Amino acid sequence: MTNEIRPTEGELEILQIIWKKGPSTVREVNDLLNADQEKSIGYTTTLKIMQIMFEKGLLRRDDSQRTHVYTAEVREGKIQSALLDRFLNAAYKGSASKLALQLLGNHKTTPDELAEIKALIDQLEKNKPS
Amino acid sequence: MTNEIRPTEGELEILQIIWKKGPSTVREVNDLLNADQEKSIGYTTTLKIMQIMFEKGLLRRDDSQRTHVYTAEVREGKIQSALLDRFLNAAYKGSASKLALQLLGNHKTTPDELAEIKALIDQLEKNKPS
DNA sequence: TAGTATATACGAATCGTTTCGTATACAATA
DNA sequence: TATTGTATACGAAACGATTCGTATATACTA
Repeated sequence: MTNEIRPTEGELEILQIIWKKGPSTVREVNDLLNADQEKSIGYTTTLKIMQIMFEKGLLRRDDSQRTHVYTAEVREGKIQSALLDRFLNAAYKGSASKLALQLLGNHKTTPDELAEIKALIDQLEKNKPS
Repeated sequence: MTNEIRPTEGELEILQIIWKKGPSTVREVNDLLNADQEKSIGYTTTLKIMQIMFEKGLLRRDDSQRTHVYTAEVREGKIQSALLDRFLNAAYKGSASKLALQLLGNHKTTPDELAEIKALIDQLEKNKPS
């Protein structure tokens, strides 16, 4: 039925760019990939991966012009949710609280973020009284 | 210097078993892998992976007996922390709070767990006043 | 002791991802 | 028009993870 959505790390980097930037050409994506850090990825490499992503249904493609334009076919939240699920099971055997504790403990979180999370917890507690 | 610790999903499954069970033989690990779910993994497959994990330094091996006994060479929390870091960057571009919100929102968390997390947040807020 | 069961070692096939070289098409321009 | 630059398409190499067949060593047992 519904196939597993499982972007690789490389695909995810590309998705991040397109999610943020909107419809993009291969050149734009490739430039951003290379601008980002010190690493260098060839143009045809990016092209190939994006073509594969298109075949997998991760990207939509407008090829009416010579320069194709790619759009994300999957929603960011949906992918994140699926990946989080996998990760939670693989690394924490499904214990969300263990993950949360480690997350908040090890990483710098701003006071605002902490407050936001606490608000969510309060709300969750309200919705599940007694 | 210190190499990246990067167990694959298959390796992680094996680590989970050894972390929980303590020192184990290939047969024990393989039985648990197969008992767990409906999937079936050949004995030599598990053996091979554990040998590779040994070479990578993920497992220690006592081969003084005919049946070798493997122990985890890496701590669970340390691996989880490293994986979490990667995952956070790959899927959430480093926004811990976004991850936390999705985690608490999408997954069933018991009241006890919520309380535990809230306590941690309170403590974090105390330690970082104004 | 002969035969069977079970262990590790080794090597190779398979599969997916990443990488890129090269071919080809097309557009712009000198 | 010839040259140059920039697209996409195609195919294959390289790499790592996974899988397992087979060889060999060792223990057990009838």
